[in-house]
Amino acid sequence: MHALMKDAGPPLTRSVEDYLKAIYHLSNQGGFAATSDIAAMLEVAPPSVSGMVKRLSETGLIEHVPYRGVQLTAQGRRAALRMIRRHRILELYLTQHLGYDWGGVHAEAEQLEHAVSDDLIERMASALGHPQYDPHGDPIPTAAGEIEEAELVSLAEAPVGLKFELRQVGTQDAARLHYLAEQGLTPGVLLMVNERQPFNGPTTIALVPSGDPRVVGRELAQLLWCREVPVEGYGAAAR
Amino acid sequence: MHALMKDAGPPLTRSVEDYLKAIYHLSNQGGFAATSDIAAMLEVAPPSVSGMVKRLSETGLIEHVPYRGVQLTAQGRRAALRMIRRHRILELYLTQHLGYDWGGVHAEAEQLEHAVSDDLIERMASALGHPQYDPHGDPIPTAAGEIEEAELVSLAEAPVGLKFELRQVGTQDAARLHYLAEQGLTPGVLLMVNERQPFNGPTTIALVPSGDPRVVGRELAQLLWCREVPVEGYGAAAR
DNA sequence: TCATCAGATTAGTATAAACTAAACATGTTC
DNA sequence: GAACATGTTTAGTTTATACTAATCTGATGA
Repeated sequence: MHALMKDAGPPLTRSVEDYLKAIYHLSNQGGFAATSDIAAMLEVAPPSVSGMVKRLSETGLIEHVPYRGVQLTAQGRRAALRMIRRHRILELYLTQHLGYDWGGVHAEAEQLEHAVSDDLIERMASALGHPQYDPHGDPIPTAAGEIEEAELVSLAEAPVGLKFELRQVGTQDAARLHYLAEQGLTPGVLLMVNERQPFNGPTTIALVPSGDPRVVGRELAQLLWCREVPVEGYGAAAR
Repeated sequence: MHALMKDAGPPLTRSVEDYLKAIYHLSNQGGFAATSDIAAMLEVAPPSVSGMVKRLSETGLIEHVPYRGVQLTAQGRRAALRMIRRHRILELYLTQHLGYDWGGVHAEAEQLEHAVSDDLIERMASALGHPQYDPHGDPIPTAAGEIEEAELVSLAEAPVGLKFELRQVGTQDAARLHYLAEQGLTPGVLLMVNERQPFNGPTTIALVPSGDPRVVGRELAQLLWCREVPVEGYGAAAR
């Protein structure tokens, strides 16, 4: 419950932590994260990113190929996963113990993730029963820095006739999150894919077990990442 | 249940919040806070304080009399009390809901007080049943910025048999201050009043938790301003 | 092949906050 | 009342992080 993550060097600043997290998210499938994408995600100007990238690669947290992009080193990835663990545990704790709703947690966790101690995070994890998934269904990295990489299909491509569990929602946009929550489309929900109209048309699904139908347009369907579950199998919504 | 505290202007930085809190504590009895005391409390060099003082008085948060010290304006006091409310609610929440002990809470709250939203603080206050006192027995300011001013009693009048925290020493005289420090009678210390001899005689006390006895003559006892604390209380932690 | 353009980088500036070294006030001591 | 000690302020520098404006690169299309 402690000391599993070894760091040398000075503690990272708030900005550095944000950059590493952004780079992690942007280079998720092993590729490079582009300067302009980092700038957009952090809402700063591209030259600010160039400057930070220079310092981070001097520190050994990222590798930079000029005009190509950046990648995390092992050390940078470790630091990024630590922040993601903090963020997700905070979101879960605020949701479960302090009555936050789905839309509001993100901003609060975004601030707190830089301020809480490792000790506090582990206390929260304990109070939550050492959870594996956050309220959005995203996996929580372990204190040792491991994360479950799930293979997920977006609802826009999920084959008709199969049963899925909704695992992740690929946006932080409050309006979309609220709408999806209203529709009952929150992580953990089970659904059958009943029909998909051609030419990028909407997907028609039925919630399980209620059978309530929903029609989801392509834009939203692409945000809903699902995992197939065996049809007779009982839906294991670990939470 | 919110929006009771109206602010204009840009949000305060972390440092500014720390300075205001320090000035509040140092000028508690309505006087001035000295540059060097602020520097000592925040562990920065005196010139850093001079620089910050200049900016804060330009912003209207404090008033500065050169070579004398600073005082909070109404606006500065409001901001300081907001931080103190946050700090004390956090300490109480961490203690009651996450198993923190006395030693650990302060540092954690010191970080978090700058990062939590007003919303989160009010949720914690709610979860705690809108408490009036923090784990040290200090009063928690209301969201509207009111605080119960603990009335201090001089040790010369403190009732025998009760427990007190030494809060202020009412002299600048170096010889007296030095003697008191030698005796371990510095602000923050806890003590039991054991006996008082008649005809303006000395007061006999015991330091808590060591139990070391001290006999304090009337002249000095009149300089030692104390606040009563509940007897079952925990150990001492100065703030 | 080369002109063009989007995106990336460099150059130079600003702000918050700290520091050290040096100059300046105030109050105490002889 | 002059000299000194103590504490305060000014001056000048540093670091982190952002910005705008200007320049450079690499890929694309005529």
